[in-house]
Amino acid sequence: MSSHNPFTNVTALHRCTKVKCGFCSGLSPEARHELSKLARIRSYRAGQTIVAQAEEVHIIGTVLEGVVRANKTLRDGRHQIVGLLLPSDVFGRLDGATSRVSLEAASDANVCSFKRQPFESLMDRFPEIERRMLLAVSDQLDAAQDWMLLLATQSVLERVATFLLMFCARDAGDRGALDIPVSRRDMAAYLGTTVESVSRAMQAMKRAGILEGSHSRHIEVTDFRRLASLSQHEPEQLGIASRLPNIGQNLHTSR
Amino acid sequence: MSSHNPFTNVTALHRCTKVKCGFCSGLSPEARHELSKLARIRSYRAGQTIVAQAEEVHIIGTVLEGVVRANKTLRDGRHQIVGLLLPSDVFGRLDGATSRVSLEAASDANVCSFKRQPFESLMDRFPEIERRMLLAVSDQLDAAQDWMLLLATQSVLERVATFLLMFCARDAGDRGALDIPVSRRDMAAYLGTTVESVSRAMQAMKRAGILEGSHSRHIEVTDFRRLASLSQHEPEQLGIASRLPNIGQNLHTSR
DNA sequence: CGTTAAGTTGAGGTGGATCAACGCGTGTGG
DNA sequence: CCACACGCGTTGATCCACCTCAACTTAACG
Repeated sequence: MSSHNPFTNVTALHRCTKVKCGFCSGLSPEARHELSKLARIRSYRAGQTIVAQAEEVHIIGTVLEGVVRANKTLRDGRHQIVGLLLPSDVFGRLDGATSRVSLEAASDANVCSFKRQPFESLMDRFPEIERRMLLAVSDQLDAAQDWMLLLATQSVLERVATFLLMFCARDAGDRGALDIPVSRRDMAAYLGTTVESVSRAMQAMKRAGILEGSHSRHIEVTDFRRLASLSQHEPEQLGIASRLPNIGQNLHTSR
Repeated sequence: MSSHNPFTNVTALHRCTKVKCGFCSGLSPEARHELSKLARIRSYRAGQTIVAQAEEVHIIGTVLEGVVRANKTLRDGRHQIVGLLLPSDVFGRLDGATSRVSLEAASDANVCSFKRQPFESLMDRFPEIERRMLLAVSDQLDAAQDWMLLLATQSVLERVATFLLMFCARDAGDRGALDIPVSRRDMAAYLGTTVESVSRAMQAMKRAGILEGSHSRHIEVTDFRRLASLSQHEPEQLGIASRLPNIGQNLHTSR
């Protein structure tokens, strides 16, 4: 969106004026003001790398628009998406260590970023900023552990259901309309499976009357209950408690 | 160890005088002194629950001796160990939220614990304590993401190799002697597989001349290189960089 | 020495990876 | 404008790593 230089990652570089971004919301005016002096908005096109694995981390940031994937790669090339960062999610390592994931734009994305060192000294001056980081990282740890459970114990069908449920709760439209913000490839990499298996799972859910939709990126959830009962996760445990109250007690299925 | 009351979790309850525990090492004398006033040592027997899943968290703590497992359970009973906490590791949630894992002693264990609220106000007074928590949680996030990669992409043989490698690096004796601190059951639950598969993998490594040892909990690693090359993980990425300095450049294998 | 839990070994079934083919939308260049 | 290539998603057929169930061995303990 808007013109950009194809030879760099960065298509725009200017002050962040957003108040609602991941860090800034809820901070004191002073802290926000100081942060805004450090903030730079950067735009990445789908596929571009924001921070490479094993590279020293020099920025801390938060996603404004789009989806950023946190990817890990094994020596032999096998890889796994260990986190999908959506708007308001934060990323970055705090000590000067090397990044243990590579951060890549899964779609065109805008991020608000801070240079690490000035950011860290700002954390020293404003403990509220450090507290926000601590809570953000704690939430990511929870999410990662939820995902470990999913990867280790659930079938592909259940994993896909859980994935859809997450996004449903986050930003499904009134009539269950849902835009899946990532490709099948990324879905598969996040769910620890293959594109073929994801495809089969989605078709199975359509046949079962849980989903509708012909376009691969856009679906409609027609039977929320059954989707939730397939997932087997406690809704609150998926960070989706905010929407659709009381879908917790509906779901009793034997394996 | 020592007498205990079978009707409570707690077999000993007294001041923590250790300076080398997870939190205390490296802190300023003032912070250490204030912390020690809050600290209580509790002893748990293997199998006892320290914090239950979905229970409100009222303690923050650090492991002094033994192994604590962080367990997650699905509605239908399937479960997964999402973290093994060894001495110096910390646990606990910072805001007053409910715990999303259950913490259980995997062996007889001693932990040093703090009540959450006084601990949090201590964090406010001593930012260095909050910084330690932030780094601790960040490290746990890294570990969880490593494990996601392992669970999603690696074979059982590779997972077992990685598991052994972690403990090798942490506390293997001179001649590769290694005491596995958890049961096969816990190993399997941590590795996202079954006891049978773990057993077969270990026997296969013995047959291949990588391991020796007749007692199930005690083995000797006779071919470190091959174990490391089986693992496929970067040694630094396993939190095992501290020990056994240069085992990094040895491992080049094709899949 | 009986009992029970932990670990190992064997035999069989299966969920999902793999390999391959095909449809579809999009971009590119002649 | 068509021809072609290319990426993406879907579908089908095959195969294998691992789960499951079951039997057996070993260790631990009263």
